[in-house]
Parts: sequence; C-alpha cells; structure tokens
Amino acid sequence: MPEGPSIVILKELTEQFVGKKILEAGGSAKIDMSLLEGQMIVAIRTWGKHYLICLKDVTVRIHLMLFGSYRINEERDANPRLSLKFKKGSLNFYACSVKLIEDDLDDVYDWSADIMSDKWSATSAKKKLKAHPDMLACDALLDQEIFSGSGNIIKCEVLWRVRLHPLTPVGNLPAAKLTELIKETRHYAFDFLEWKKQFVLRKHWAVYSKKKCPRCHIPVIKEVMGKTKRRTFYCNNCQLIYE
DNA sequence: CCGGTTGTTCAGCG
DNA sequence: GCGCTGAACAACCG
Repeated sequence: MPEGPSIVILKELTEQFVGKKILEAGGSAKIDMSLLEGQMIVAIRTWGKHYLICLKDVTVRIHLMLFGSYRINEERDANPRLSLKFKKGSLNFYACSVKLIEDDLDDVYDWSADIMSDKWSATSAKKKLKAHPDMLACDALLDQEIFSGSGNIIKCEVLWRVRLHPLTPVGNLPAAKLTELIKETRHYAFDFLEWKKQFVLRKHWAVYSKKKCPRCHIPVIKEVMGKTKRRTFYCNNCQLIYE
C-alpha cells in the first residue's frame, strides 16, 4: 500500500532481478504476456507511485492503488495479476493495475515532478503551483503532476509540519511559505522512507489518524476536504489559513 | 466484526 | 468538450 517512498523500497528490494531474464510471465492482467517472456529486465525505475519494469522494447507499469500487494521469491494464496518467474526467484503482484508502456518513458513521465527522484525540481513545482493559485493546499499535495508520489499521509503530515491549514489556496501563500511547503514535502518523503524501512512509520505520525495535536494537545480535526475529497487530519489551532 | 481506507479510472450527466 | 459525481475495484487492519 503505497505512497512514493514505499515504491522506492519495492524498487530496492527487486533490483536483484535487473539483468535477469523473464522465463515465464503469467497472471490475470490483460496484457500480452508473450511480450515479456524471454526478455531481460534492463532496469527497475519508479515515478511517484508507479513501479516500472523496463525491458528492451516495452515497460511494465505497476500501480498498487489502495489494495495492491507483492511477494518477492514467494507466492500468496491468491491469483496474481502479474507473476514473473526467473531462473532463480520470482516476482508476484496482486490486486494492482498492470499496463504496458511502449513509448519512451521520457515522453511519458515528467521526472522533475517525482518527489523521490534525483531529478526532482522544487523550482518546477513552484512554477506549477503558481499556475494554479486557486488550488487548495490539501489538493495540491495530492496532485501527481506536481508532487508525484505524495499521498494522503504525506499530505496531512507535511501540512502539519509547516503549520498550514489544508484549505489555504496555494496562491495566497507568502513566497517563503510556498518554498517551505515544497521543500518540506520532499524532506518528509525521505523521513517516511527511512521510518518505513525501520518499521516505525506509524509511530512518527503527528496528525495522521491521531487524536491530539502533539504541539497544542487539542483534538485533531478529521474532515473530508477539497476537490480530491480525501480525509484530512489537521490542527485548527497551529495550522494557519492564509486568506 | 465490520467500518474505513497510504488510489485511480471511467461512465454518466448537465 | 468541460467539470463534477459516484461507482467500481479490492484486501487488510484496528
């Protein structure tokens, strides 16, 4: 169950298959499995929540959505959407979206939008936010064209960290605050990555699914918000709205 | 035990 | 063609 950092972990766990040949490809995904069989994995890449298995002429795009799961070198008691078998080991995906990308990935993906990428560009994010001044902060942090890889947890935690009310239109943010929001999104994503690796992510949540604000010790508000209509946890005292 | 959800896509409608 | 809404999908946790 994935936000960007979780997909980076998946990439790291599966880099053992780079340079390996797919001996058998199966599963319930409606793709032409014969395009994968006999092919070598050239690279494993990610773009936000997209997990990309790159072959010579085609890329397999896996999106785990809300309920997807995977097993490496083992299987679950469920039908896989995609199952890749190698001489040694296997890679299995369940309840996820599987698509083939035939185009050049550089034409499909704006790498500078990926909050986990080396190519991430805060300047580019700022430009996009400035182009949508009416967009609410809670929606901006879920916009995959701007903050690819950010999800509902990152959204809530980042807004709390920078003391920003989720309903603030991004166009109302003072320049310094806008910069801080962008910077903290990437920063928190890497904290998320480290905590997730250590299995201590939950322990570090400040507002997400929490009852009380750790700063103010007053009840955290839980509300469905924005165009994205997602649950948002926030503190009405220390997260300021700019009007 | 069941309500809720770390997400996206698409049909249908005005 | 547009934006908006709700449905659909799906599996596990607390």
